[in-house]
Amino acid sequence: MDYFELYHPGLSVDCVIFGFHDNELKVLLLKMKNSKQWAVPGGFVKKQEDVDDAAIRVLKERTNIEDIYLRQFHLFGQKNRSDDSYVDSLVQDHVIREDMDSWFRQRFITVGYFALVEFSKVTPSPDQNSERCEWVPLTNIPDLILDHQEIINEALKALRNKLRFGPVGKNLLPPKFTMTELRTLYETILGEELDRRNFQRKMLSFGILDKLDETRKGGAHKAPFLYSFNEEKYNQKLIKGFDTIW
Amino acid sequence: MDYFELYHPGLSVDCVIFGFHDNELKVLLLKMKNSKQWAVPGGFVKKQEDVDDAAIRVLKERTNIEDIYLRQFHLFGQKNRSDDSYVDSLVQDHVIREDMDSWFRQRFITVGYFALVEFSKVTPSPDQNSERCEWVPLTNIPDLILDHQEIINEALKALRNKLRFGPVGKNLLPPKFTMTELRTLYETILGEELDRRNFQRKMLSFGILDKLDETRKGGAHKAPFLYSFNEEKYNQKLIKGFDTIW
DNA sequence: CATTAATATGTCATAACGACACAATGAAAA
DNA sequence: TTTTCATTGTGTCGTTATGACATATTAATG
Repeated sequence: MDYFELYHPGLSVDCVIFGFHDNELKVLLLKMKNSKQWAVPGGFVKKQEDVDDAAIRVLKERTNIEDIYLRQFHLFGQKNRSDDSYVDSLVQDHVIREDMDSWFRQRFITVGYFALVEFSKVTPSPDQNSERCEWVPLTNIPDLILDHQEIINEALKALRNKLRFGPVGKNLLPPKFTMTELRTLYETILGEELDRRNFQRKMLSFGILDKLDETRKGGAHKAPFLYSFNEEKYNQKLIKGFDTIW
Repeated sequence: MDYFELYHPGLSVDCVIFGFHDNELKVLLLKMKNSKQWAVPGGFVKKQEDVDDAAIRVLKERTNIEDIYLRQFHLFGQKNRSDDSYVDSLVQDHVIREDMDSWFRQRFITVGYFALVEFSKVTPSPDQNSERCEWVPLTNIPDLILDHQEIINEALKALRNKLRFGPVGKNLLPPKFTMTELRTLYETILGEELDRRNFQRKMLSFGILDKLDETRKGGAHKAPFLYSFNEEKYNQKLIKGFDTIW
């Protein structure tokens, strides 16, 4: 396999994959072979492949799911994103073959994507250069390679921005969920508490939720009603967004 | 000059430069040599240059101003953005030298930036491949090369999005301006009319304007007061943004 | 069956919003 | 000089949205 033949030079994609589980926002990370460092799932872009499609491919390979919410959020193009010492260690640790040395020593720019996935649907699988693929809580991110911490930070900013623009949740929650679960998702993404009662009033006013007749039994207390997103109205709000300031 | 030596392969930047004049939103465009088509100002990225710096450089070269508002808004990475027939015509029209043929026939991805500039400060100058550099009203965009129309469309979306997030205007208006001029700027960007009185109330409530003691005389009617942006408070709002929904 | 802890719903004072009325002003016309 | 007129400056008013908080309801527990 000749990287130079196959891939667009000096270009990669990285996918910050968000999931929501145990009331925590998590990202899918790769544990690098023979290293203590972790990485955001990424890959190269084939010469005859849309950049977006490369991101979709990476996502599919790491999670085994398709058709999920995926958006480009930033291009990371600093000249010193990588340096030779990083590639030195990759070669030393036998993470990459020596004949691929010159490919990895290129200057790379990378396109950041963030994905919102339903936690339970994901089957994590590592890639060539990693030994494990795991969900990691955002509150507990380990040491990451290169500028991957910054990539995650920017992805979170983009996600927060998306939250203020339109609805979020259909891609992160199971089909049926309680109002508390939805609110906790928002609280987790925003990093702040929201008033339970006012949240419900406002969320319902958007008209994107269907209140189901079921309740979630089995909890220790009063059984909360279940809700689901109204596909049609949810998608309308996705496009039009919430109240514009102007 | 050897492009392959100098520049990062398969990568360009394009800058959608917005200006506001005669109550119209305009973009700075280049008229291609020996062609009826126009283009958004762009350039390549030097091998040892941040992508952002390449955009700054392009901007400086076309407008002769620096330190202006410039933000990356999207990477255009479709595999068929360009095609051979386009390069054929470039060579035929002697826009590019024949020995540079192979450089231009690469697959290119391009990073879109949008800039907000004060119209009167700009001194437009064409580049190697163009014969003119002019302001063109957004309402009257001519035939553009490649996907440049889409690039402008996306830039406008990004600008509109910026408008709902925080203050806009310091970079597009002269230091002193009337409330009507500011409102017209907003109306032009949004493409809709805004109530004169409610706009003023809301804009003042942000606390980013200083009302000056001067009025703009010389108009045909009552002389309107002049305002300027309060640098400190404007910048605060730029970072924090306006009212969040949540 | 009472207790408990969480859910469901409502209230209330205040702020924000959209629509609109009317007075003030300064250049231009009479 | 006086009147006209378009535009600016400011205010009002009814409605809706918001934040803070009170109270009733309910499923599981002991």
